[in-house]
Amino acid sequence: MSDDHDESTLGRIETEVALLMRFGEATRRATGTAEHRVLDRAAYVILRHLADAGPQNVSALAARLNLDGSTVTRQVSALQRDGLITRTPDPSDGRGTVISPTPAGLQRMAAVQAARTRLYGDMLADWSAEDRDTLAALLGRLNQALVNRNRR
Amino acid sequence: MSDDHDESTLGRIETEVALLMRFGEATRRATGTAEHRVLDRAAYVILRHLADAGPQNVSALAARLNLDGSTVTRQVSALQRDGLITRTPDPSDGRGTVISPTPAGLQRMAAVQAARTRLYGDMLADWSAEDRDTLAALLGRLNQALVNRNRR
DNA sequence: GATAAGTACCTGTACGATACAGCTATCTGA
DNA sequence: TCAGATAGCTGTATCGTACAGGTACTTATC
Repeated sequence: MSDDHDESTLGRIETEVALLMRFGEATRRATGTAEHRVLDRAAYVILRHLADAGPQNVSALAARLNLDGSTVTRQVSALQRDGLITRTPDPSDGRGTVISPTPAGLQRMAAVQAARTRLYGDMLADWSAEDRDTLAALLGRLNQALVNRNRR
Repeated sequence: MSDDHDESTLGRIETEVALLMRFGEATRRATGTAEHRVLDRAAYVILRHLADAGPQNVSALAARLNLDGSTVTRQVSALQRDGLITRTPDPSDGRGTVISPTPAGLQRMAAVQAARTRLYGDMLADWSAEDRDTLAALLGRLNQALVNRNRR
Protein backbone atom coordinates (compact mmCIF):
# COMPACT_ATOMS: atom_id res chain seq x y z
CA MET A 1 0.00 0.00 0.00
CA SER A 2 2.89 2.31 0.58
CA ASP A 3 4.18 1.58 -2.93
CA ASP A 4 1.94 4.16 -4.47
CA HIS A 5 3.15 6.67 -2.01
CA ASP A 6 6.76 5.78 -2.63
CA GLU A 7 6.33 5.98 -6.37
CA SER A 8 4.94 9.44 -6.16
CA THR A 9 7.68 10.56 -3.81
CA LEU A 10 10.31 9.31 -6.23
CA GLY A 11 8.50 11.11 -9.00
CA ARG A 12 8.55 14.29 -6.97
CA ILE A 13 12.25 13.93 -6.30
CA GLU A 14 12.87 13.37 -9.98
CA THR A 15 10.82 16.43 -10.83
CA GLU A 16 12.50 18.64 -8.28
CA VAL A 17 15.99 17.61 -9.29
CA ALA A 18 15.20 18.30 -12.94
CA LEU A 19 13.81 21.71 -11.97
CA LEU A 20 16.77 22.48 -9.77
CA MET A 21 19.15 21.76 -12.60
CA ARG A 22 17.14 23.98 -14.89
CA PHE A 23 17.12 26.89 -12.45
CA GLY A 24 20.63 26.32 -11.28
CA GLU A 25 21.82 26.53 -14.84
CA ALA A 26 19.96 29.77 -15.37
CA THR A 27 21.32 31.20 -12.13
CA ARG A 28 24.87 30.25 -12.97
CA ARG A 29 24.44 31.90 -16.33
CA ALA A 30 23.06 35.05 -14.78
CA THR A 31 25.46 35.49 -11.88
CA GLY A 32 28.48 34.18 -13.75
CA THR A 33 28.33 36.68 -16.55
CA ALA A 34 27.08 39.68 -14.69
CA GLU A 35 29.07 40.43 -11.61
CA HIS A 36 32.04 38.18 -11.12
CA ARG A 37 33.00 37.58 -14.71
CA VAL A 38 35.80 35.38 -15.93
CA LEU A 39 34.90 32.47 -13.66
CA ASP A 40 32.04 31.60 -15.96
CA ARG A 41 32.88 28.14 -17.12
CA ALA A 42 33.47 24.88 -15.26
CA ALA A 43 36.51 26.82 -14.06
CA TYR A 44 34.82 27.26 -10.73
CA VAL A 45 34.41 23.56 -10.13
CA ILE A 46 38.01 22.89 -11.10
CA LEU A 47 39.38 25.61 -8.84
CA ARG A 48 37.22 24.40 -6.01
CA HIS A 49 38.50 20.93 -6.33
CA LEU A 50 42.09 22.11 -6.52
CA ALA A 51 41.57 24.18 -3.41
CA ASP A 52 39.98 21.26 -1.57
CA ALA A 53 42.14 18.40 -2.70
CA GLY A 54 45.41 20.09 -3.61
CA PRO A 55 47.41 20.23 -6.85
CA GLN A 56 46.91 17.28 -9.14
CA ASN A 57 47.03 15.90 -12.66
CA VAL A 58 44.64 16.57 -15.47
CA SER A 59 43.60 12.92 -15.40
CA ALA A 60 42.84 12.99 -11.71
CA LEU A 61 40.72 16.09 -12.17
CA ALA A 62 38.89 14.54 -15.10
CA ALA A 63 38.14 11.37 -13.16
CA ARG A 64 36.96 13.24 -10.09
CA LEU A 65 34.80 15.68 -11.97
CA ASN A 66 33.38 13.10 -14.31
CA LEU A 67 34.71 14.92 -17.35
CA ASP A 68 36.62 13.89 -20.42
CA GLY A 69 40.35 14.57 -20.24
CA SER A 70 40.21 16.81 -23.28
CA THR A 71 37.58 18.95 -21.63
CA VAL A 72 39.73 19.44 -18.57
CA THR A 73 42.73 20.20 -20.75
CA ARG A 74 40.88 23.04 -22.39
CA GLN A 75 39.42 24.40 -19.19
CA VAL A 76 42.83 24.30 -17.61
CA SER A 77 44.32 26.11 -20.58
CA ALA A 78 41.79 28.88 -20.18
CA LEU A 79 42.51 29.07 -16.46
CA GLN A 80 46.22 29.28 -17.16
CA ARG A 81 45.68 32.03 -19.72
CA ASP A 82 43.85 33.96 -17.03
CA GLY A 83 46.58 33.34 -14.47
CA LEU A 84 44.37 31.34 -12.14
CA ILE A 85 46.36 28.10 -12.23
CA THR A 86 49.89 27.03 -13.12
CA ARG A 87 51.08 23.94 -14.92
CA THR A 88 54.28 22.29 -13.78
CA PRO A 89 55.79 19.07 -15.07
CA ASP A 90 55.12 16.16 -12.76
CA PRO A 91 58.55 15.34 -11.27
CA SER A 92 57.63 11.71 -10.84
CA ASP A 93 56.12 11.17 -14.29
CA GLY A 94 57.39 12.86 -17.41
CA ARG A 95 54.03 12.52 -19.12
CA GLY A 96 52.10 14.24 -16.41
CA THR A 97 51.38 17.86 -15.62
CA VAL A 98 50.50 19.03 -12.17
CA ILE A 99 47.85 21.71 -11.98
CA SER A 100 48.10 24.10 -9.02
CA PRO A 101 45.86 27.01 -8.21
CA THR A 102 47.56 30.42 -8.04
CA PRO A 103 46.77 32.83 -5.20
CA ALA A 104 44.75 34.83 -7.70
CA GLY A 105 42.85 31.69 -8.64
CA LEU A 106 42.09 30.83 -5.05
CA GLN A 107 40.98 34.35 -4.37
CA ARG A 108 38.72 34.42 -7.40
CA MET A 109 37.24 31.08 -6.44
CA ALA A 110 36.63 32.21 -2.89
CA ALA A 111 34.90 35.34 -4.11
CA VAL A 112 32.52 33.40 -6.32
CA GLN A 113 31.94 30.90 -3.55
CA ALA A 114 31.14 33.67 -1.11
CA ALA A 115 28.77 35.29 -3.57
CA ARG A 116 26.95 32.02 -4.09
CA THR A 117 26.77 31.33 -0.41
CA ARG A 118 25.36 34.79 0.13
CA LEU A 119 22.81 34.08 -2.57
CA TYR A 120 21.70 30.95 -0.80
CA GLY A 121 21.58 32.88 2.43
CA ASP A 122 19.20 35.36 0.83
CA MET A 123 17.05 32.73 -0.71
CA LEU A 124 16.82 30.64 2.41
CA ALA A 125 16.49 33.61 4.71
CA ASP A 126 13.19 32.43 6.11
CA TRP A 127 14.25 28.83 6.61
CA SER A 128 14.90 27.45 10.03
CA ALA A 129 18.44 26.40 10.83
CA GLU A 130 17.14 22.90 11.23
CA ASP A 131 15.65 22.78 7.76
CA ARG A 132 18.86 24.08 6.26
CA ASP A 133 20.84 21.43 8.04
CA THR A 134 18.46 18.75 6.89
CA LEU A 135 18.62 19.95 3.30
CA ALA A 136 22.41 19.97 3.33
CA ALA A 137 22.54 16.51 4.83
CA LEU A 138 20.01 14.98 2.47
CA LEU A 139 21.65 16.55 -0.56
CA GLY A 140 24.93 15.09 0.62
CA ARG A 141 23.39 11.68 0.89
CA LEU A 142 21.76 12.04 -2.52
CA ASN A 143 25.09 12.89 -4.08
CA GLN A 144 26.71 10.00 -2.35
CA ALA A 145 24.02 7.75 -3.78
CA LEU A 146 24.70 9.18 -7.25
CA VAL A 147 28.41 8.58 -6.92
CA ASN A 148 27.87 5.03 -5.74
CA ARG A 149 25.56 4.32 -8.61
CA ASN A 150 28.01 5.70 -11.18
CA ARG A 151 30.75 3.63 -9.65
CA ARG A 152 28.83 0.44 -10.21
CA MET B 1 26.63 32.45 17.88
CA SER B 2 24.76 30.33 15.37
CA ASP B 3 26.07 32.44 12.51
CA ASP B 4 29.18 30.36 12.06
CA HIS B 5 27.06 27.31 11.97
CA ASP B 6 24.72 28.82 9.46
CA GLU B 7 27.56 29.97 7.25
CA SER B 8 28.95 26.51 7.03
CA THR B 9 25.55 25.01 6.37
CA LEU B 10 25.03 27.42 3.51
CA GLY B 11 28.46 26.49 2.20
CA ARG B 12 27.53 22.85 2.35
CA ILE B 13 24.30 23.49 0.51
CA GLU B 14 26.17 25.41 -2.13
CA THR B 15 28.67 22.60 -2.48
CA GLU B 16 26.07 19.90 -2.69
CA VAL B 17 23.98 21.73 -5.24
CA ALA B 18 27.06 22.29 -7.41
CA LEU B 19 27.94 18.63 -7.11
CA LEU B 20 24.42 17.55 -7.86
CA MET B 21 24.39 19.59 -11.04
CA ARG B 22 27.69 18.06 -12.09
CA PHE B 23 26.56 14.49 -11.48
CA GLY B 24 23.07 15.08 -12.73
CA GLU B 25 24.47 16.35 -16.00
CA ALA B 26 26.69 13.30 -16.34
CA THR B 27 23.79 11.01 -15.54
CA ARG B 28 21.53 12.69 -18.02
CA ARG B 29 24.20 12.35 -20.66
CA ALA B 30 24.72 8.69 -19.87
CA THR B 31 21.08 7.59 -19.63
CA GLY B 32 19.86 9.91 -22.35
CA THR B 33 22.17 8.66 -25.06
CA ALA B 34 22.37 5.03 -24.15
CA GLU B 35 18.98 3.55 -23.69
CA HIS B 36 16.14 5.88 -24.47
CA ARG B 37 17.67 7.87 -27.27
CA VAL B 38 16.13 10.85 -29.06
CA LEU B 39 14.86 12.51 -25.91
CA ASP B 40 18.34 13.80 -25.15
CA ARG B 41 17.92 17.53 -25.14
CA ALA B 42 15.74 19.86 -23.11
CA ALA B 43 13.03 18.04 -25.04
CA TYR B 44 12.22 16.09 -21.94
CA VAL B 45 11.59 19.16 -19.86
CA ILE B 46 9.39 20.65 -22.56
CA LEU B 47 7.34 17.50 -22.98
CA ARG B 48 6.96 17.17 -19.23
CA HIS B 49 5.70 20.67 -18.94
CA LEU B 50 3.28 20.17 -21.80
CA ALA B 51 2.04 16.99 -20.17
CA ASP B 52 1.61 18.71 -16.83
CA ALA B 53 0.25 22.05 -17.85
CA GLY B 54 -1.37 21.32 -21.19
CA PRO B 55 -0.81 22.74 -24.69
CA GLN B 56 0.58 26.24 -24.76
CA ASN B 57 2.51 28.87 -26.66
CA VAL B 58 6.21 29.01 -27.27
CA SER B 59 6.41 32.15 -25.16
CA ALA B 60 4.66 30.57 -22.22
CA LEU B 61 7.03 27.63 -22.37
CA ALA B 62 10.05 29.90 -22.58
CA ALA B 63 8.92 31.93 -19.58
CA ARG B 64 8.15 28.89 -17.50
CA LEU B 65 11.36 27.09 -18.32
CA ASN B 66 13.54 30.14 -18.01
CA LEU B 67 14.72 29.84 -21.59
CA ASP B 68 15.06 32.22 -24.46
CA GLY B 69 12.21 32.08 -26.96
CA SER B 70 14.57 31.16 -29.76
CA THR B 71 15.84 28.19 -27.81
CA VAL B 72 12.33 26.90 -27.30
CA THR B 73 11.54 27.48 -30.96
CA ARG B 74 14.41 25.23 -31.96
CA GLN B 75 13.70 22.56 -29.41
CA VAL B 76 10.09 22.55 -30.48
CA SER B 77 11.13 22.26 -34.13
CA ALA B 78 13.22 19.21 -33.29
CA LEU B 79 10.35 17.72 -31.34
CA GLN B 80 8.01 18.33 -34.26
CA ARG B 81 10.45 16.74 -36.69
CA ASP B 82 10.43 13.66 -34.47
CA GLY B 83 6.65 13.62 -34.25
CA LEU B 84 6.55 14.24 -30.53
CA ILE B 85 4.59 17.51 -30.61
CA THR B 86 2.32 19.31 -33.03
CA ARG B 87 2.08 23.00 -33.80
CA THR B 88 -1.33 24.52 -34.42
CA PRO B 89 -2.13 28.18 -35.01
CA ASP B 90 -3.49 29.84 -31.91
CA PRO B 91 -7.14 30.50 -32.77
CA SER B 92 -7.26 33.49 -30.46
CA ASP B 93 -4.01 35.12 -31.59
CA GLY B 94 -2.79 34.96 -35.15
CA ARG B 95 0.80 35.45 -34.06
CA GLY B 96 0.80 32.54 -31.69
CA THR B 97 1.40 28.86 -32.14
CA VAL B 98 0.03 26.32 -29.72
CA ILE B 99 2.34 23.42 -28.95
CA SER B 100 0.65 20.15 -28.05
CA PRO B 101 2.24 16.85 -27.22
CA THR B 102 1.38 13.95 -29.50
CA PRO B 103 0.52 10.55 -28.04
CA ALA B 104 3.97 9.40 -29.15
CA GLY B 105 5.51 12.35 -27.36
CA LEU B 106 3.64 11.65 -24.16
CA GLN B 107 4.58 8.01 -24.35
CA ARG B 108 8.24 8.80 -24.91
CA MET B 109 8.24 11.27 -22.07
CA ALA B 110 6.56 8.80 -19.74
CA ALA B 111 9.12 6.16 -20.63
CA VAL B 112 12.02 8.43 -19.80
CA GLN B 113 10.30 9.60 -16.65
CA ALA B 114 9.71 6.03 -15.56
CA ALA B 115 13.33 5.14 -16.23
CA ARG B 116 14.53 8.08 -14.19
CA THR B 117 12.15 7.33 -11.38
CA ARG B 118 13.37 3.75 -11.37
CA LEU B 119 16.91 5.06 -11.21
CA TYR B 120 16.10 7.12 -8.15
CA GLY B 121 14.35 4.16 -6.67
CA ASP B 122 17.53 2.13 -7.05
CA MET B 123 19.76 4.83 -5.70
CA LEU B 124 17.55 5.58 -2.75
CA ALA B 125 16.72 1.97 -2.07
CA ASP B 126 18.08 2.08 1.45
CA TRP B 127 16.45 5.38 2.40
CA SER B 128 13.50 5.50 4.70
CA ALA B 129 10.21 6.67 3.28
CA GLU B 130 10.41 9.58 5.67
CA ASP B 131 13.78 10.74 4.40
CA ARG B 132 12.58 10.53 0.81
CA ASP B 133 9.54 12.60 1.68
CA THR B 134 11.66 15.15 3.43
CA LEU B 135 14.09 15.39 0.53
CA ALA B 136 11.26 15.87 -1.95
CA ALA B 137 9.69 18.54 0.23
CA LEU B 138 12.90 20.45 0.87
CA LEU B 139 13.90 20.34 -2.79
CA GLY B 140 10.49 21.72 -3.60
CA ARG B 141 10.97 24.56 -1.17
CA LEU B 142 14.45 25.22 -2.52
CA ASN B 143 13.12 25.47 -6.04
CA GLN B 144 10.35 27.73 -4.88
CA ALA B 145 12.96 29.95 -3.25
CA LEU B 146 14.93 29.99 -6.50
CA VAL B 147 11.87 30.96 -8.49
CA ASN B 148 11.01 33.74 -6.05
CA ARG B 149 14.52 35.07 -6.19
CA ASN B 150 14.54 35.12 -9.98
CA ARG B 151 11.26 36.94 -9.96
CA ARG B 152 12.66 39.71 -7.86
C1' DG C 1 -10.72 52.85 -38.79
C1' DA C 2 -5.82 54.14 -39.45
C1' DT C 3 -1.59 53.93 -37.48
C1' DA C 4 2.00 53.52 -33.81
C1' DA C 5 3.65 50.65 -30.42
C1' DG C 6 4.00 46.18 -28.67
C1' DT C 7 4.20 41.03 -29.04
C1' DA C 8 5.03 36.19 -30.98
C1' DC C 9 7.69 33.60 -33.38
C1' DC C 10 11.42 32.52 -36.46
C1' DT C 11 16.24 32.79 -38.45
C1' DG C 12 21.12 34.05 -38.53
C1' DT C 13 24.97 33.87 -35.91
C1' DA C 14 27.99 33.10 -32.10
C1' DC C 15 29.73 30.88 -28.02
C1' DG C 16 30.60 27.62 -24.26
C1' DA C 17 30.91 22.95 -22.63
C1' DT C 18 31.47 18.71 -23.78
C1' DA C 19 32.82 14.14 -26.15
C1' DC C 20 35.40 11.11 -29.18
C1' DA C 21 39.24 9.96 -32.15
C1' DG C 22 43.83 10.29 -33.11
C1' DC C 23 48.54 12.01 -32.13
C1' DT C 24 53.08 12.23 -29.49
C1' DA C 25 55.82 11.59 -25.54
C1' DT C 26 56.71 8.86 -21.82
C1' DC C 27 56.43 4.99 -18.69
C1' DT C 28 56.36 -0.02 -17.25
C1' DG C 29 56.58 -4.89 -17.16
C1' DA C 30 57.96 -9.22 -19.32
C1' DT D 1 64.65 -3.88 -25.05
C1' DC D 2 60.49 -3.26 -26.79
C1' DA D 3 55.31 -3.81 -26.79
C1' DG D 4 51.58 -2.13 -24.72
C1' DA D 5 49.60 1.21 -21.55
C1' DT D 6 48.97 5.95 -20.08
C1' DA D 7 49.07 11.35 -19.89
C1' DG D 8 48.08 15.03 -22.14
C1' DC D 9 47.09 17.75 -26.31
C1' DT D 10 44.70 18.95 -30.77
C1' DG D 11 41.17 18.43 -34.40
C1' DT D 12 36.53 18.08 -35.07
C1' DA D 13 31.67 17.59 -34.06
C1' DT D 14 27.45 18.24 -31.38
C1' DC D 15 24.22 20.26 -28.23
C1' DG D 16 22.15 23.82 -25.65
C1' DT D 17 21.84 28.30 -25.28
C1' DA D 18 21.72 33.54 -26.01
C1' DC D 19 21.25 37.85 -28.53
C1' DA D 20 20.05 40.61 -32.53
C1' DG D 21 17.18 41.38 -36.13
C1' DG D 22 13.22 40.35 -39.25
C1' DT D 23 8.16 39.53 -40.31
C1' DA D 24 3.55 39.00 -39.22
C1' DC D 25 0.02 40.01 -36.25
C1' DT D 26 -2.44 42.50 -32.27
C1' DT D 27 -3.82 46.33 -29.36
C1' DA D 28 -4.48 50.92 -28.04
C1' DT D 29 -5.09 55.69 -29.29
C1' DC D 30 -6.92 59.21 -31.56
